[in-house]
Amino acid sequence: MDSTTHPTPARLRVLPSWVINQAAIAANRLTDRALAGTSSRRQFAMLSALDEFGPSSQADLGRCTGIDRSDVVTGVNAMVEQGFLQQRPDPADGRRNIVTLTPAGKDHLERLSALIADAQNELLRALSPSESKMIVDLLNRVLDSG
Amino acid sequence: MDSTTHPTPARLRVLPSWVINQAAIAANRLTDRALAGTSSRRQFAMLSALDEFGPSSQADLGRCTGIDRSDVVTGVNAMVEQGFLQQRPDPADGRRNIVTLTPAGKDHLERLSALIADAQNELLRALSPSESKMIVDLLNRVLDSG
DNA sequence: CTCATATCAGCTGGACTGATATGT
DNA sequence: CACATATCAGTCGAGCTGATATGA
Repeated sequence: MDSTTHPTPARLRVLPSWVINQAAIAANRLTDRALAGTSSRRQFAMLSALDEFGPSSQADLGRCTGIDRSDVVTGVNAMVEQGFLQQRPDPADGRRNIVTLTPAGKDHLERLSALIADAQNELLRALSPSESKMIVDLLNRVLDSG
Repeated sequence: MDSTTHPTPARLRVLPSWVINQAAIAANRLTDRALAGTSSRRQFAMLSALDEFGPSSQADLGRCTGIDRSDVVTGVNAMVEQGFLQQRPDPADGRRNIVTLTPAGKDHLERLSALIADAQNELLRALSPSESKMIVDLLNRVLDSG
């Protein structure tokens, strides 16, 4: 192998799972840097879900964001402590902890969204807007089929 | 939120980094299950690279597969012990460990390729072949730009 | 001296599992 | 009884960093 260049093997370049995984590593690296010191990707996902769907049980929050039930607990607790979320038991179902987005949480979400937007532009700078959209659409179909 | 359904929030569904990350989780889960008990994704990547480019230093192996230098060591050692790889110092450059694919390693790679192929089909079953190719092409362009 | 290579030790967040308690 | 929820404890691989030794 040429020691000055280091191309990715063609076999891996055509292997969807590998390419997707490598892209995720790059994407996560960018978003983690963009969010550094403010929050985590998972907290952003939970804030987004609560903003869109309103108060929710922690189990539903986990399902719609794809975050494990166990990790939802940690994230919610952290954000409750920061004042971004409020927690109260569901009067109709005592098992459930209803989680609500506070105004401070909403503000925080807006700040995070701006930071993340920059990372997206950097990640996809080689693609046209329609190509970016196509990636997202195709991958969403993959996710829906799973 | 409806407790019987749990749709993905729209904000996340249009966020490339999130969609890519979720797809990677799904893809890795499938490939890990397909390879369970035989090998790891990273070992497959290293075998593929060696098969395609021939003997290589461990540093180059890491670069072309995107695997960290430190993790290449562990993977190579494991596969040497299994008889899939051979290690010898580069006579031209004493710093380098030239890694070579053995016949047993080549056989192993073929077995893994078959297992992985099934996982790919399952992952991409919602897409046409041309759509699958398009995802791979677009993501490769993203990776090349980074 | 510099630079690259190979190795080792260890950190860290993320995905996940199992067990438990509680409520429906 | 089963089932779902919330929580806790802990496992495990992956990505990464820093230090070290060695050779070019």
